[in-house]
Amino acid sequence: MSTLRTRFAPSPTGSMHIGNARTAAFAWLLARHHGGQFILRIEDTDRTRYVEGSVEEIQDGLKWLGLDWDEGPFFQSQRLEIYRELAEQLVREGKAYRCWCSPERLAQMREEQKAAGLPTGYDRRCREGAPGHTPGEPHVIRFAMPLDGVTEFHDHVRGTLSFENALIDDFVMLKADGFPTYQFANVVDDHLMGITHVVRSDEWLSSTPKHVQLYAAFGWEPPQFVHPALILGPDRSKLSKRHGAVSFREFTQMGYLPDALLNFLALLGWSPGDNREVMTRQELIEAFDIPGIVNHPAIFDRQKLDWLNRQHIRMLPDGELARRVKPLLEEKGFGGLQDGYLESVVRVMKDRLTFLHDIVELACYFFTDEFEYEEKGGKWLQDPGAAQFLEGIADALKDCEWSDAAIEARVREAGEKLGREGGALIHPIRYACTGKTVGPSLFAALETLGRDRVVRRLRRAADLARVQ
RNA sequence: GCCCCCAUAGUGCAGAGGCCUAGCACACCGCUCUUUCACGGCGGCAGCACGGGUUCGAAUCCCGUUGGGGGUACCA
Repeated sequence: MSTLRTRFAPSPTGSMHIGNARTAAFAWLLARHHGGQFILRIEDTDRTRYVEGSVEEIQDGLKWLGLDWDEGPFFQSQRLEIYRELAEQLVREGKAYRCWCSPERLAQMREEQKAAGLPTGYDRRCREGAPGHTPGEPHVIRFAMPLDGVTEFHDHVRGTLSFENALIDDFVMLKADGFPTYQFANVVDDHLMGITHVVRSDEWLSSTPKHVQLYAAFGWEPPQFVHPALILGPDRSKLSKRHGAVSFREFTQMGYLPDALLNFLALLGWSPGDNREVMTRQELIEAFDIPGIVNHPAIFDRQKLDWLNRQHIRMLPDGELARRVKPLLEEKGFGGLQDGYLESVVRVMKDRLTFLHDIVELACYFFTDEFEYEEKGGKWLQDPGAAQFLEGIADALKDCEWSDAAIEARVREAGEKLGREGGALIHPIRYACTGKTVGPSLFAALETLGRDRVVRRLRRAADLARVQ
C-alpha cells in the first residue's frame, strides 16, 4: 500500500484566509494520522494577482500553527515548461485545441447566453480549427471536453456525483501568457507529485469533473477527492473581509494559542464521533480521519474559539505558561521578572485568562507598584476608618508567616480587633494592594505579591485614605 | 438564467430505521461554592425546515417544496 500524500496549495494572492488555514489543517491532520506526507505547493499562476510577501505569510502561518510540510514549497511559476509540454501533447492527440477568440468576443458571447437563458460556456468556435490563425499568434489552449455522456466521480464527503459533459466548458488549460490555469496546473502537479488525497474546500466541487476528464485524457489515475464544506460568516455567506477578522495572521496576533486554534479549526466541519471537543494536537492526529468530516457548511463562532483558548491555556503547565507570557509583559515594560515569581503569578491567574495578554490588564499589579486605582473601588478608601484599618493590617502582616493560610488567619484576627469582617475586611485590602475590586483569592494574591509589597501598599493606601 | 452541493436548538457537533421522551459543547438564564470577579458543581431555555411517500416503525431511506451556499473567467 502506498503512503498517503496530501498537499496544501494556496495561491499567493493576499493574506492567508482562516478558511485556507482550516483546509491546510485538514490536509495535514489527514497525512499525519496515516503516517503519510504533507506537501506545500504555491499556485502562483496568476501574475496579475500576485501579492508580494504572501508566500512568506503562508509559510509563517503554517509554521505558527505547527503544520510542518515534508516537501516544498514548490512554485508553479517555475514549472511552466512542464505544463506547456503536457498541453502540447494533448493538442497533438486531439484532446485539446488552440483558441484565438478574443476576451471581448468571449464576454459578449456570455452576455448573449445569459440573456437567452442558456447555460454559459465557450461556444467551441475554434474546436474544429480556426482558419486564418497560426500558432505564432497569441492564443490559449483549451481542453476538448466530451460532448455527451456524464462524468462521474466519488468524493469522500459527498458520495458519488455526476455531471453532464455537455454542460462543462472547454476550459482554458494554458493562457495566452504561457501560464497554466488552476484547472490544469493543479491536476498536472497533483499527479506528478504523487498526491493521493486532494483535500480542498467545497468551492472546487463543480470543477472536479474537468479535473477528472483531464486525468482520463492523460491516462492517469485520479486521486481521492475530499471536499469539506465551506466556512461561512454569521450571515451565512462565504466568510470574507466584511465579516471582520478573517485573515489568519489576525488570529495569530490576537493571542490565540496555536494548539487552541488548530483544535478549533479541526472542529469546524469535523468531529471525532464521540463528544470530545478539547483536544491536544496529538489527540487530534490520532482521531482525525475522513469519515468524521461533515458535509454541511459551518459558521465561524468566535465565542467557541475563545472558550477553547481558555481551555488550552489551563492545560499549559505553569512554567510553560510563564515562559509564553513573559515576552508579552516585557513588551509592556514589565521586564526583569524572576521566573519563579512569574510562575506563581501565572498560577493564581491561570483560570481567568482568555488570552495570554489578558495578564497584562488583569494582573499588572503583580509587576509594578505604579498601577492605577480603579475609580469603582474608591469608596473603600473614603470610608472614615479606612486609613487606620489599613495601617492596622499592615502592622499585623509585617511579621506574619508568609503562606496564604497564615495570612488569612492573621488578617481575620486583626480584622476582628479592628471591628471588621467579610467584605468590609477583604475589599479594602484588595483595593489597597491591587487597585482592583475583583481578582483572585485575596490571600493567595497577597502571598504571591510578597510581604514587602503588601505592607508598602497598605501604608501607601492608608496615606491616600487620609487625604480623601 | 444554468449546473452542483447542503439542511438536527442562536452557534458547533453526536445520531448511519427501533437503544431518541433527540445527546454533548459554546452562548444565554437560574441556583450553588465564595471576600470579589472568574473557575468549578447543579439545573434551565432552545432543535430534527415543510409536504408527501416507503416501512409494523423515519431525525435517519425516496420524491417534491422552501431556504441557504458554491460554481458558472485567459481568478484561484
